Amino acid sequence: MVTATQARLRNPVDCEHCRVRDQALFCGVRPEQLREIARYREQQMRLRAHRQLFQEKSRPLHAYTLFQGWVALYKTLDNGKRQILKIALPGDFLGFQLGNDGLHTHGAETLTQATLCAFPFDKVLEMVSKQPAIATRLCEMSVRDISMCHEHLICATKKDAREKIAHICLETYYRVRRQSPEDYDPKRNAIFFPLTQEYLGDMVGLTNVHVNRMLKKLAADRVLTCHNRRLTIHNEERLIHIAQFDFNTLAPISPGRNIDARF
Amino acid sequence: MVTATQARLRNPVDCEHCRVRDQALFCGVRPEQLREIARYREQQMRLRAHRQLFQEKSRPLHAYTLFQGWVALYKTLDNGKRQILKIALPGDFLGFQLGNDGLHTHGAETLTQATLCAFPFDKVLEMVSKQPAIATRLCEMSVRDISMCHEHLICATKKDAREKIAHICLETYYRVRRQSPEDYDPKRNAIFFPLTQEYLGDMVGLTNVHVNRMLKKLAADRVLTCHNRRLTIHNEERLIHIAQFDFNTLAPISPGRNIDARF
DNA sequence: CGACCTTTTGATTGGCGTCAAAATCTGTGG
DNA sequence: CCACAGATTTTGACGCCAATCAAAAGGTCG
Repeated sequence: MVTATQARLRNPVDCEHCRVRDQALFCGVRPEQLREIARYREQQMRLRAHRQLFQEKSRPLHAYTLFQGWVALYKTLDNGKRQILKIALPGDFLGFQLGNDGLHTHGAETLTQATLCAFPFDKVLEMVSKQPAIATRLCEMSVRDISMCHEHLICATKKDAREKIAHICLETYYRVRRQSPEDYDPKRNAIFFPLTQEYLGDMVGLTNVHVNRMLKKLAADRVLTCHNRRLTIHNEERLIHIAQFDFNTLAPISPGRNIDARF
Repeated sequence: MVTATQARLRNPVDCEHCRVRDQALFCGVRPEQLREIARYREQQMRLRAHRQLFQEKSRPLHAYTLFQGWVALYKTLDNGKRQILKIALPGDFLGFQLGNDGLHTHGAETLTQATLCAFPFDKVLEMVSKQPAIATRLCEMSVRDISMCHEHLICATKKDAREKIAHICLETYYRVRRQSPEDYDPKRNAIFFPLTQEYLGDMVGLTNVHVNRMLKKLAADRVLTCHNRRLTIHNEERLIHIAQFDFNTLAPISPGRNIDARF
């Protein structure tokens, strides 16, 4: 179990040069403010796959901007079942959400090797209260998270197994295209996809067994295939239809840029 | 169908005298700023029960602070099914969440008579960008909403029907105690409860028929009764256990006040 | 190569949805 | 105050989707 503080330190890099800044917390912040933010930043860190970034109910030492890699946010129940709350991709801001006890409401584990920028928690609060642009941006990102969570709630309660699988595959596909271009292969309509069937099940409330059956069915129908940590979309229109996908509530969009709502 | 603009106007009241300010957007904002906020406020309005405050996919003219009454936020699917995203109670801020198309992602309808304060949407944006305290507060409220939504997601996917009903009844009970004291009867451990079994089903993904069966079972077990727009908790400890309730992710807490996490 | 994780397939079970109908509650107007 | 329509609650019978249990096959990594 490797925690944030045990992760090896790296040379800090300027946030303004971060390639994910368009979707990140500090996008839209002016250069002179960025310099000030840089002073808040403590360290850039790198974690291997399948490590804990922070534990459920642990005291929040840092909040993080994810630069590269996949991170799963999850919560475990008393009965041992686990719910994936969000798959964090490059540009996402992690660990800011606390419960009434001041501890993390959920845990975070890396699904791949990941690079993050850590901010001491109290400095994040300071940053937010002193820099309106950051508060506004964080607000925007939170509102987007709510939309995505609402969509997951609908997915979980109002759709059958096949539609659920279709939905999360398609959503993840679009999010990766926007937030992690290096994981996207435009020629094949494919993305790198490190989620096991067990994880997929924990995202939408199905057993790994039933996830497998649905993936088989979608493959048999020539809609998508999911093999070897690779998700390939064969019939996007059909998939959109099956998933009843709503493009208006997709992942965060960088403000000021007018982007096709689908990407 | 009565919309915001058709609602009859009332004499504005000062937000700083609003009795729900402890949980509301403007709590923690200093008096001189409140005066400025008051200038942004357009109107106080009152709606009867079962009216649309705003429609799904409509253009957002206002955002609202709910002063009094219950409002359901919902989203309808292509197949006609409906998901309740949140039951808004006094102090909640509504209508701020937009999709990529700039339109409301969900609809809002009153469950009871309701009193609201309407802010022109563009002025809300102005307010947020100019007043760091408000941006921070909105951020805080959004993060709380995410927590609650996460909890609903867990409830929907990882709990059986009885646990689901137990969960939403208990959560609503606590939220009403904090946000709408006049709907709370401490002597009987009871609250005013305008939700029909159909609404309960739409909140957690059950049919009204099955909701009814579970309510019957919980009543037979002497845990709670739900009759005549009144929810009574008979065995709180047992209910907490059944629902596997997590007090850390409960409704917004007013900052600066140190409150028992349970209320 | 061997241990472990992940995927795959089949048989069986059960919880919740669906359909239907009766009972009860609520509000409205005569 | 009563009559009536519509909404909501209640109960029963039946069917199906997904969970559960079990086991084999394939992949991955030390």
